[in-house]
Amino acid sequence: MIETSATWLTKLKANGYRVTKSRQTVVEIVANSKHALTPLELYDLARKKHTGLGLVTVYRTLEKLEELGLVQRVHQPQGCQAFITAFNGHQHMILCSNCGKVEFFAGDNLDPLFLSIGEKTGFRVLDHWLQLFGICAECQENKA
Amino acid sequence: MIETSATWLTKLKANGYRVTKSRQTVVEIVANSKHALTPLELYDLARKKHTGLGLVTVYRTLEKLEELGLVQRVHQPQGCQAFITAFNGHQHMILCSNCGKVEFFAGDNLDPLFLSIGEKTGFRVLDHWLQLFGICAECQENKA
DNA sequence: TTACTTGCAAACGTTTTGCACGATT
DNA sequence: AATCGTGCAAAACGTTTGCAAGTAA
Repeated sequence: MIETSATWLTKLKANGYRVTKSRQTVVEIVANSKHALTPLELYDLARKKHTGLGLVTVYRTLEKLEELGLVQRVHQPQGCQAFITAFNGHQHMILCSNCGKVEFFAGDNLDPLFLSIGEKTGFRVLDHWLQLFGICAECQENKA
Repeated sequence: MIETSATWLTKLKANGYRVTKSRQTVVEIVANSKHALTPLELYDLARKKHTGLGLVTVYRTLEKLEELGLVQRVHQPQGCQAFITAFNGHQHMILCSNCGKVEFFAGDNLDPLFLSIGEKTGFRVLDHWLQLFGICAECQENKA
């Protein structure tokens, strides 16, 4: 998905950020990853393409991408440091516990549920997180 | 809820752990809190009752309580270090974005949804997290 | 009495900051 | 040319570990 990378770089530029080799490398990797990546994992991958890259730059680039809504943090039992492409609109995630692959799915009609919970608890519901964990099709095959 | 504290202490003892003043203090505070507490917050609260307590002991006690399924970690946008009483069976959480209060609610019947997601994505769904965020009844009133 | 638990200090891994140099616009 | 971005080193932060002394059983 070279297209996504390009879009991200355009957005960075549009928001007054400069397009540098470091940022290009980081963007290219995150934008094309189907797995959530920690800053360190991203750093290791990125250094294969741009040896001089510093870990600090990875952190600072992720900060900007998050600010622009291009990446989001993924919460998992093992930890919450990993980032993945943010999807537009409200989407929910399903994560493979074996290989770490992340897919998004639309929320179907959960609104009635939230309404009823709101009534039961007295809360005014503003947001929600729904995440599923399981084994992806590929990993199911490979284990058989 | 003195009852909960006592139950927890009993469970600790039943699992070969000793009941000490430090553990009693930590247990009493977590078991009675309606808010998720970070180790540091818990430490500060606990030291009001037991001055000599060390932060390390808070960490180690939380570790044991988590192992025994008495507390669970709470994931929030601001961070994922806070702990709260774990409920039996699978429950979902609703959190007040204003005061941090946490309530649990039963999952209604979400299984059909998970089944349909499983079919669409090819995943074998094993677990799920559902969390709602909003403003609790009390905070709604206080803002009016 | 024995083994577990404690708190301190130190170590650790991750994330952030200060700074002079380098690169983008 | 001006400003923004970089990488290094050091600092800061939360968490874990080693250990000798203290305490529960």
